Amino acid sequence: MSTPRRITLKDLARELGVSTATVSNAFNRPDQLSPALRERILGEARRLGYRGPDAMARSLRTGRSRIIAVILAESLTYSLNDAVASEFLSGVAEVLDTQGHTLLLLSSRQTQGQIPGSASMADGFIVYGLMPSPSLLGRLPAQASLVSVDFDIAGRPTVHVDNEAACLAIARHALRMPPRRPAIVNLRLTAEPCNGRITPSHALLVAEQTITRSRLTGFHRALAEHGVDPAGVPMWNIEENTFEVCAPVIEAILDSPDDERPDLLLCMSDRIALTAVTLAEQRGLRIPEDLRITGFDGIAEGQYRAPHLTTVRQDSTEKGRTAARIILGLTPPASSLLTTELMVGDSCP
Amino acid sequence: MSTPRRITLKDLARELGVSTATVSNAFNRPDQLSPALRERILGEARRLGYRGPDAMARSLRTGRSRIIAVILAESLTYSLNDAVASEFLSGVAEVLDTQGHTLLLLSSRQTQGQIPGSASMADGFIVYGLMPSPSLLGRLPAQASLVSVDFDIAGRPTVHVDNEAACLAIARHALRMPPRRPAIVNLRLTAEPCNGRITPSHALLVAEQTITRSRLTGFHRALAEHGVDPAGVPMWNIEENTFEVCAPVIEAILDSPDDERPDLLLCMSDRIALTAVTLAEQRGLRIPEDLRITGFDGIAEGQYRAPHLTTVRQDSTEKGRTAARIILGLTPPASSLLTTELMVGDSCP
DNA sequence: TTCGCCATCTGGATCGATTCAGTCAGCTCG
DNA sequence: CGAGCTGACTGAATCGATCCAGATGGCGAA
Repeated sequence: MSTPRRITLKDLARELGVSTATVSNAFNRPDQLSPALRERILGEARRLGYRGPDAMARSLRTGRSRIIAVILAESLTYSLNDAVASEFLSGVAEVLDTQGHTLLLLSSRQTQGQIPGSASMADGFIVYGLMPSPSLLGRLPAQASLVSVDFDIAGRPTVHVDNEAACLAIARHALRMPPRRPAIVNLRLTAEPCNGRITPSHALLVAEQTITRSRLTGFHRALAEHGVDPAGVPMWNIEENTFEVCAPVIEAILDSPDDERPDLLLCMSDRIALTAVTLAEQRGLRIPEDLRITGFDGIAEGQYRAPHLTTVRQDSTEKGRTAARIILGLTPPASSLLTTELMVGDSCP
Repeated sequence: MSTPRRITLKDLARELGVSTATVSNAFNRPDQLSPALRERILGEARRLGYRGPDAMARSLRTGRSRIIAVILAESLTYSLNDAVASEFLSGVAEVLDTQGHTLLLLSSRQTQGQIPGSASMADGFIVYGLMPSPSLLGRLPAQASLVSVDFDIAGRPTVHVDNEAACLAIARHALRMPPRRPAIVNLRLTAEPCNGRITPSHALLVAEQTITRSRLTGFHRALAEHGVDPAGVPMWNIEENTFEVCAPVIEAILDSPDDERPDLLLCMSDRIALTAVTLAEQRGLRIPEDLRITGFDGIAEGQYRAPHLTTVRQDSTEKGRTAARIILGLTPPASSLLTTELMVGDSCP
C-alpha cells in the first residue's frame, strides 16, 4: 500500500497530451487558451482529483506567497485578548481578505529576536506596537516590505496617531476642573518588569517606547499649563494591559490614606481606566464625584456600562486597514497619521 | 541599477569552493560536517548577507511549511473581537510557538467555500466553530491533517465540550428556584439571518449547528424535568455574539409588558448575558430579584464587575492547546472531550 | 497563390533549496 | 600490509510549478 503519488500539473498535462504550460494557463490565464481546451483540462483535473497548482511551488517560482505577517509586540496570548490589538488585526485582516492575501501571526516576544523560518516567506511585515530587536529586522527577507505601527523604524513608513496631542487634549479637559491630587497611570513605561509606583522624575528618562513617552509628555504639558509641577504628580506603571495585572496596582492606589488618595486618574489605556472604575465602585467611591478617571483608546467596552468612560478614541481598525493598504501597495508607502477624538463621558465630565 | 540578485545557497557554495549539500548541512545538520568548516560557512554567509535557506524553496522540497491554518467560522473581524475565539486562538498559538510553527488565520465566511491558494501550503488545518462547506473541505490538500473544534467532521478528530450536559446542569441550577416566566436566548440558531423572536416548536428543527442544538437540548431537558413544557418557553435568537447585535433583541425582551417579561434568561453565551445585565440595570431592574440571568463560556469579563455572572466555564484556551497538539502530532489524533464547570455567581444564585 | 498575422499551444530553463547514494582519505586492527 | 570502517564531503536528481521565446496552423488580404 504505497501512497499514490500526489497528482501534479505535469501528470495532468501528460494525461491530456498537452504541455504543462497550457495546463498552467488553464488555471492562471484563461485568455491564453481556447475555452474548449480549458474546459477539458479543468474537467480532467476534477476527475483526477487535482486540487490546483501547488502553493509552495508557485510561491517559489513567482517569488510571492500572498502571505502578510504581523509581528506583535506582546505575546499572541496577550494580543489576541486585547481589544485594541484585536481591532487592529481586524482591520488588517479585512483588507488582506479583499486582496486574496492571508494573515500570519507572529509575536516578537516569543521569537526572541528570531523569526521562525516559515515566517520569512511572507511578502510583507507589519510590525505592531514595539520596536523589534535589530537582529529581528536584519533577519527579515531583504525584498520584503515593512510597515511599523505606533513607532518609527528609520526610513520605513509608519502608521500612528499623535499620542502627545491626544493626551494633551484629554488632560486639558480633565484639568478644567482642577483636581486636588491628580495622578498618572502609565502603561508599559519600560521594557523592564515594573508594576507599581514609580518616581515622576525618572519617568521620561526611562520611557523607552515612543508611544508611552509621547503620551506622558502630553499629560505633563497639560499639567504644566495648569500650573501643576509634573514632578509632583505621583505615577504608577502597569506592565501589561490586563485586568489581572492592573488590579493590584489600582488597589494600591486606592488604598492610599484618604488625604493622599488621588481624585483624578489619567490612565494610558481604557483597560486601566475600566479596572479603576470597577475597583473604585466596589469600594463605594462615587465616580466622578470622589474620583475622576480618563482612559485612552476608545474601546467599545468602555461605553457599555455606566459610567461611560471619558477617553480618547483612536480607530485601531482603521490603523490596521491603513497598514495593510500600505503593505499591499494599494497606497503609497508613506507614513500616515490618523486622527483621534476626545470622547467626554461620565467618568470625567 | 539592476537589483543585485539575491544571494543563494549555491552562491555561497561557489564562493567557498564547497558543495551546496555541505552548505545546506551547515545550516540544518551541524553533525554532518566539521565544526571548523561550519564556522567558515556561517562566517561567509554573514559576510555576504545570506539570511539562511529560503523558506519557500525548503518547503517545496521538504513538503512541509511549518504553518498551521485556523479556519474560523465567523469573519476575522468578529472572531478577533470575541473573547471565546480569542482565547481559543491563544491556546493554539501557545502550542505552535513552542514547536516553531506559525499561525495562519482564515475565515470560512470570507472564503465562500474557497480557500486562498496561499493557505493551502499549511501543514494542518484547525476548523473552528462551524461546519465548513464540503467544497472547502474538498479543496484542502489531501495530505494535510485536520482537526475540528466544537463539531464533528466524519472520521476526523474533534475537540469539544459536552454542551448538552453543561446546559442541562446550569438550567437545573437555575430552575431549582422555579421561575414564573423563563426564556431562552439562543446564539446563532440558524445560518439564515434571524435576529429576534423565534418559535420554540421549530427551534430544534432549524438548529443547524450541533453546538447550538446540543445546548438547546440541554435547556429543554432541564425544563421538562421541572414540569415546564419547553414548547411554551419563549425563545429569541441572536445572530452574532456582540453587544451591538445583542442589544436590540435584549431591549425587545425587556420591553415586554410587565406580566410577560421573563424573570429568567437562559443565555447561550456570556456576551449575551452581560448585555442583558447591562441593559436590565439601565432600566432599574434588580438582578437577580427581578431578573435572573445565566450565561455560557465563563469569559473573564463576566467576573470583573458585580453582579458576577452565573455561567458554565469552558476552557477555550485549553481547547486551542489540545487542537494544536493533535495537529502537530504531539497527541494521538483522537477526539477529545473537555470538561466544563458550573460557576454560580450573583446573576442567578 | 503567397504573405503576414493572430490565436493557440509547446519546450525547457528556472526558482532555491534538500537529500540520497556515493567517493575519498585516513585510521584502526588483526 | 591490506581489509574494513568511519567521518567528511560531493554530484545531481528532485520538489511542482511559471513563463519566456518560439512553433504551428488557419485565415484574411493583397
